[in-house]
Amino acid sequence: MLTIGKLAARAHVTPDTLRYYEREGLIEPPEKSAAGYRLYGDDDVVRLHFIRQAQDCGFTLAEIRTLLSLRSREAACCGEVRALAVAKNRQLAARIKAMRAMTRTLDRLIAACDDTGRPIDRCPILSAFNGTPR
Amino acid sequence: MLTIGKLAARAHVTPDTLRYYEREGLIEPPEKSAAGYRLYGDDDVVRLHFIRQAQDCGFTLAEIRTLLSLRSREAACCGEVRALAVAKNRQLAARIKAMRAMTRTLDRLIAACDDTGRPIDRCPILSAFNGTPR
DNA sequence: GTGCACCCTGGAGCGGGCTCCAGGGTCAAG
DNA sequence: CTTGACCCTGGAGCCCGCTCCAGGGTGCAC
Repeated sequence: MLTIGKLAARAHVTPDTLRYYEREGLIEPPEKSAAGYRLYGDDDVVRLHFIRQAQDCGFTLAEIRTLLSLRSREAACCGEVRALAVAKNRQLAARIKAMRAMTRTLDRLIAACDDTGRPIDRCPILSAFNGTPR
Repeated sequence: MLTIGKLAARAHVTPDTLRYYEREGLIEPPEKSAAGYRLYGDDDVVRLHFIRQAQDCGFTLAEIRTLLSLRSREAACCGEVRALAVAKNRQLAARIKAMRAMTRTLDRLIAACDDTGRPIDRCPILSAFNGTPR
């Protein structure tokens, strides 16, 4: 049996985060001691690890809640999980694409602005930002 | 002279956004009519275009405020702007790298989970999320 | 028996970029 | 002269994932 601080240390999060996850329905309210202390078991360590891994794949806490509910629903099938993963991957791809467009623009501007001593009113970067509205 | 609604339409934003920008110091409080209506000039259209372009390069409004202040400071030199662009580019690169790691992981999991009819307790994706804590 | 680290609850705050609301005033067309 | 579209201010709310706080109780070592 782990108190919240011990579990938090094991999961590399803070007790505040665990109480937050509980409020958000990501972890079950655990058994409590006579004094009202939360007492966790080893399966909670696993569950927190699951949450972390899913976060590392870009899932939001709301999405992770869905994944967790699928996991504990007998009738669920693997395809539902897969579909969520595919959707997330598409979302990530779109965001990466947008960010790559930004870096390409910046690369171009930085290259144009090689002479660092130029006065500000002739800075190619600032002129580009002012440039003609589409 | 443009009222806030006209300027907003021209800049493809809402009046609320313009008032927000004013509060945040991104645009100057404009001249006001007798009735207290904001009256903008053409330079405000340019300034808003600048803000939009900078946003499209990934700069936050706070950073854009800095860019704008550099732009209107005589003593500023082009190198300061360039440094901000380089820093932003590095930040973007780091974020892209993190997101690419996510998509690679998801690609792997999705590939492992080809049989969509599998019962949930043998889903390779969920097992991976449960998998051994590092 | 006292000090200190831990635990509890409830609620607020943050960053970022808006968005929306109430409760008013103003302007122009018909 | 009325209607409807616009404008004003101030402040609250939203999403997301925490983080921190006040004001209390508990557990254990010295």
